[in-house]
Amino acid sequence: MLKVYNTMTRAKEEFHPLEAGKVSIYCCGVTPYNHPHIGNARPFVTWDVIRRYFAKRGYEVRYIQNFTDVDDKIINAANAEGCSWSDISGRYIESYFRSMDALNIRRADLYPRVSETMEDIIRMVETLVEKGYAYVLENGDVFYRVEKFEEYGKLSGRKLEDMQAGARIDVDRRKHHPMDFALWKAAKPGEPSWDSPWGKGRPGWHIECSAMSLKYLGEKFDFHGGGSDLIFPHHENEIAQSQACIGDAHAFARYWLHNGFITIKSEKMSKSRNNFFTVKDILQEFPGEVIRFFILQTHYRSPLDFSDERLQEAQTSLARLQNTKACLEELSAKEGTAETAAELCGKAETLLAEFYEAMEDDFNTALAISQMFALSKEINIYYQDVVAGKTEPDAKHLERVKDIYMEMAEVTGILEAQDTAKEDGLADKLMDIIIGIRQDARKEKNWAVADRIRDELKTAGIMLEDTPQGVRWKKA
RNA sequence: GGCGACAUAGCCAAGUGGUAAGGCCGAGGUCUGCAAAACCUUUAUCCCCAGUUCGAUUCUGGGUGUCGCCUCCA
Repeated sequence: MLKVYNTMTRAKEEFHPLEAGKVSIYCCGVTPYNHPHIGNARPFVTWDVIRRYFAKRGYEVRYIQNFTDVDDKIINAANAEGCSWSDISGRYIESYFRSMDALNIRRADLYPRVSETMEDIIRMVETLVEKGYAYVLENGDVFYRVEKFEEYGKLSGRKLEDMQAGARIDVDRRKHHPMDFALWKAAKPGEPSWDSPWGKGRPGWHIECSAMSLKYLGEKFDFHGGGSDLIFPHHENEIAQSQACIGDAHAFARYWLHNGFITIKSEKMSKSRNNFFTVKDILQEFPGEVIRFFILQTHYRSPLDFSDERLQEAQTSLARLQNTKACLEELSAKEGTAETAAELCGKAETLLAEFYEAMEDDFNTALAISQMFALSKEINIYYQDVVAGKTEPDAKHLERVKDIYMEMAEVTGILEAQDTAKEDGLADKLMDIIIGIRQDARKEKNWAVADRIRDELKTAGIMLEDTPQGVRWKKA
């Protein structure tokens, strides 16, 4: 029985899907105004494993993740560069996908964008105004009236009175309550805007996620997730908006899961603190798989301190699991009908059960991975015996052992990229050598050699191009 | 100020009311032409104090420390 820690109740709860055999997930995505840093990546790695777990357990998974592509920071970046907001969001959405692909994160079923959900957002704001949960100011700003929503604060566990006491001094005087928040912002000069019943403007931050999750997952769905910095105000406000709009205090997400932060020297990594490392940059030094493994070695709710040493360590650890995978592949090539691996197979079955037990305890990937190490050791021992000729191979049982090991790898997503990464890494190195030799030849105007290298690579299926930026190559 | 989380070996990190998984590093060993990998052996009384209990690292209270949210933030 799967148990998950629900931020709403502050307790581990048994998970019962809304609809048998199906699970629906909404995970807050990014605001694409910069390359994603590793802290941004944590929730996506976490949810990727969660959905892999559900898929492996036979659930039909629907996973939605948004892009907040209309936002102050994007507009500022566009103004600074003298381009349009969509140039900025387009560029960083592409960068986002490149980074996430490198981390072996499966694509969501849908990536709705604010700019493409405008009608639904406006309709939702209208409903909130009609129901008295929002008020319109003269200039066309629309605010949510937090006092009207009695349960405001139920997710983050704070009272409106406490928040009022702690509110900052420079509160917008036009608001009825300091905690009232913008649903719609009237257009300012030089900003992108959309037509609405309140004039030209754009949505506030929180309303988009309410509109998109309701549009694509319905009035009730299973999971809503994101970093724990989203609990307040973002998710609190989403609840206020959605439940008020639907008119049902039990509508919207049923389980709220929040991941801990990635820290640098124990302090939260964030763009505003300027202490972040982008996935893109880390990939220069470490394969995506190592980054992924590094993240999954710690339970998703715990803080996770980032450093080069930690990553180095993760790489060494992961190499152990990779080595076992290679051993399994070598063993697979051997034929044999002796029943020598029956015991190993039995252990593997037990470890697989324990692996899932760990996953079912609020997705304890740290513990689940330790079962992989346990299995890895058993396999290594058997492998040595076979290689040393002490044991006859046992193809039948080994097939099952390999399946079990790779099933664990599939759920955690950590050994899947190995082959291509290894090949590409080797190819990269070889190509660097070959290109280096060819460049030397070109310097000496030894065109015969240079052309021969290019032609023979072409025959081998590799296209080589000389560009002003340097030499480029790709597989044909 | 309000609310909350965490504190386990040299480092990282699971976990349980009945004396602590796993990984990295270190030491010794097996194997090996060398090296690497792998395997074996070895490394902790769980921040402090008080309480509950036959028994607490695990529960309760207090303290100390670190961090987070309350403003954009994964």
